[in-house]
Amino acid sequence: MNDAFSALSDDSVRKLVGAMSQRELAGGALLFVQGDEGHSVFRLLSGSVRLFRSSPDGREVTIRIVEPGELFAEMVLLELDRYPVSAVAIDTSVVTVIKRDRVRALLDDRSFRDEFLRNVIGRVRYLSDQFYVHKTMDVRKRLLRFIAIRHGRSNQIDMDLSKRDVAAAISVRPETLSRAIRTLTDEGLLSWKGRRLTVDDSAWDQV
Amino acid sequence: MNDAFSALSDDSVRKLVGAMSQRELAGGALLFVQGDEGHSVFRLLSGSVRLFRSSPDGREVTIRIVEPGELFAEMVLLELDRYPVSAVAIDTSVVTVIKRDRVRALLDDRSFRDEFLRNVIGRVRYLSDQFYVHKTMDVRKRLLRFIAIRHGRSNQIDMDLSKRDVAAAISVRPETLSRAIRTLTDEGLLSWKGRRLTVDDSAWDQV
DNA sequence: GCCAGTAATTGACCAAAGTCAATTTGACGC
DNA sequence: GCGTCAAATTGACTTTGGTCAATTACTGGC
Repeated sequence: MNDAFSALSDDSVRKLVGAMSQRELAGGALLFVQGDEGHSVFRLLSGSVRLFRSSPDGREVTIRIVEPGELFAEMVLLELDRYPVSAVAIDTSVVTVIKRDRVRALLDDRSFRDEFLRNVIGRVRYLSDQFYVHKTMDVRKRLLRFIAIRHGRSNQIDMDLSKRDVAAAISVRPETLSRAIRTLTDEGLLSWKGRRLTVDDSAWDQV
Repeated sequence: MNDAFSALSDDSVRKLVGAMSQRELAGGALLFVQGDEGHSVFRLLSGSVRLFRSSPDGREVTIRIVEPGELFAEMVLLELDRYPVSAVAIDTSVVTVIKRDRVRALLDDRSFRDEFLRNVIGRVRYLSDQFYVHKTMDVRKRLLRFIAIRHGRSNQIDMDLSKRDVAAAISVRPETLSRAIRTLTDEGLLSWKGRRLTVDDSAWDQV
């Protein structure tokens, strides 16, 4: 989703062997929910995972879509040992489960630590960015930006997410996404048939 | 502004001696602007600093208000060496300037590193929180929440920020803040005369 | 091919906050 | 105390996206 969320190198990952286990999730399965005791950090191997927070009245705010190779739930390294978000698999997904204490220990290793820190700092950057983008760009732009970041600025894109999930990813209701797509289509910038997306080059100027 | 932004301990700070210099900023002075080459991390000693991003059309989005004791601009530890935000002193402020390389070196020290990491992870948590709050709460609630976090849930508060700055802090236009205050006043929950704020206990239930 | 159930779309309407312009208030220097 | 300039308020209006309800389109199972 973002360069800043770069995968850990194979080298770093290798160091984790022995403290890792693997888990497969069916699409729709919850990995953990907000408030659960958090003893592990995760790395997504395949599939995709959505992190979100639920409000008292049941609305969900998506914080991030995790892409393969990315780390998530690092906030669990703080002594507050509860997950502040929930994690749900969008498709069938495989995650590596890394015990919190093991990560702590590995932090002594300079290269691992640098990478880990880079990862977390990248997250700070991503979230500031997200905030800025949401205060600043309308739904059309956010949609184009999302596509650009996730799939690159190409003309033909194979979208693996449902519209429902894309809507969640850019924090709007499905109805609103529908209308945004309609507008872009009317402007000749976008066509979205099934999972096939066609984007006009000029669309990328907007974002 | 948030517990997660806890100050570095004196102990950790002491380790930095020798790589630190101090700088005083007049109210309104820019410490750095978005795009500047970033060679330092800062710690606010006194006063307050606003971090913001500017959009192409000149609007500013406040990312965070830094409180005394807090660290900021850690994103500069990434190899991308430009500040992604601008920093402006709200009042006369004093900051400690810490050379980036010095921080990198100190990361070998376990307790410093733990603290630093806790700091950065706390920032991730704060920003996710912020995002959630903005998607979820209206201006009235955000205002009350801001006051509660920054000054505690007391009845009598001495507000050191101008309304303009408070508006920026909760990401709304001054006009909108005015109206929110009006509503809360009409409901008998709040009174804001000069820098003196009086809040009714029942107001805190909302947030 | 048919049915059921979910996803997506559309329309009519609403609500929150932004915009712009006009005042009013307040603070500070002299 | 007076004048100036910035801060804050108010009003009228617009815009964006959410809400709710009604269809319509898809998909998977049989």
